[in-house]
Amino acid sequence: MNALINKFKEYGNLPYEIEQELAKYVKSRTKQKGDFFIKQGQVVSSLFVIETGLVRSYFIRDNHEINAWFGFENAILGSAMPLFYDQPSFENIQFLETTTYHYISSKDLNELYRKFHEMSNIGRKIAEECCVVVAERAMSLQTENAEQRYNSLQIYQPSATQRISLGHIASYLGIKQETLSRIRRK
Amino acid sequence: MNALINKFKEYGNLPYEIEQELAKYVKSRTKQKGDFFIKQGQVVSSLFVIETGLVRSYFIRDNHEINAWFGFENAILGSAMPLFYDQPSFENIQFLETTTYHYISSKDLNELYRKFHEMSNIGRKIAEECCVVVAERAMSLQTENAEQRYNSLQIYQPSATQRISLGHIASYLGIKQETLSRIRRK
DNA sequence: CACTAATTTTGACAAAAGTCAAAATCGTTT
DNA sequence: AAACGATTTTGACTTTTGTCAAAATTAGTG
Repeated sequence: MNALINKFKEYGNLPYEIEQELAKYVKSRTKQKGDFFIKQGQVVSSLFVIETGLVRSYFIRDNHEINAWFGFENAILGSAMPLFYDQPSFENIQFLETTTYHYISSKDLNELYRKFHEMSNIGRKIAEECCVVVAERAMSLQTENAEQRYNSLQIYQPSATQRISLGHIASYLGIKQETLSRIRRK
Repeated sequence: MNALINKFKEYGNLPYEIEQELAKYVKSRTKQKGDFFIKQGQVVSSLFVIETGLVRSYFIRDNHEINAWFGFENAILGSAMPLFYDQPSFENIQFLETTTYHYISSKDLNELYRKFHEMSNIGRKIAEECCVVVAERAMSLQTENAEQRYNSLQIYQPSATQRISLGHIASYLGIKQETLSRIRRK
């Protein structure tokens, strides 16, 4: 079964009829390391689920790339939330490994939200969960020092430190790569 | 009209019949400075809108109070998101000024989400907007230094620096109050 | 295997933010 | 106006993190 549809089912009841309807709009792709899911300035937003692979979201600030989040297998991820804004994306989403994923455009998704009450409920729960995840990240950045944030990352996303380069992780933690290198040395 | 219902209407179409139904569950209160909307450990979550007044959300870490956010007039605010979790709150929500607000319990709200497709859509949009707001806060904490964060606060919540004590603002910015005092001196 | 490019580490130093204690200021209440 | 408590500011010093340049390591490619 499709990983995106499975993911949706985790959030609420999805009658077979609606699942079939959803399936019509879900597309799948495999992309190579370095390819982009979305580039800054584009006006396509989507929800996607990774089957295998790894992705990062980053934005540019003062001519530097800043990593906003990493996406692993089975995570439900979005570009340019809230999906209905339809404004040019300020973020870039790039694959760090060869990645197979399933996605649905926000246009189609909003259509399904409009048509099916169950879909709207699922969309709400996904967004509510997103709030919690992002709020925890903000809390970590607000209250923890560099070393504590790195330790938290190792606990909550242990594969991150294996699969992602030191520079990318440092950027995500809001520190310089030299600092992260020194934290690791300990 | 009720500030909470008005707020809901900003997010989507709300037929009169459903508005009437919603109105049955919305309660209003006025509380004094220092009172609590919710205390850590309680299992009541709600959505609320402030008519007049000011509120802060904080949690405890290493025996210190850490401010997570401030709520001003007309903002839509939630305790213990996602509302349906029904787990004990880890946050405290306390009024910093005499505050009049309107609220609905997550129990009642979820009932309305279940009953009315329009309500579910509005709830989803509220949660999606929440994601964006929290993500911007995380970005600020990740990329800006103390002085830049303080300047951002002055731009996006100008009344905060007027109405909230230095110690509370420092905690929200993730710095010590001595540091904020020195930033202000400049 | 050798060469190149990218990534990581190291060192010396600078800047930012924290710590602790004390003094100054502000707001309220008598 | 005096006195009290809470809040804010200041000073001296420490710790954390950043900066810059160079060296070391690793990964990929012919």
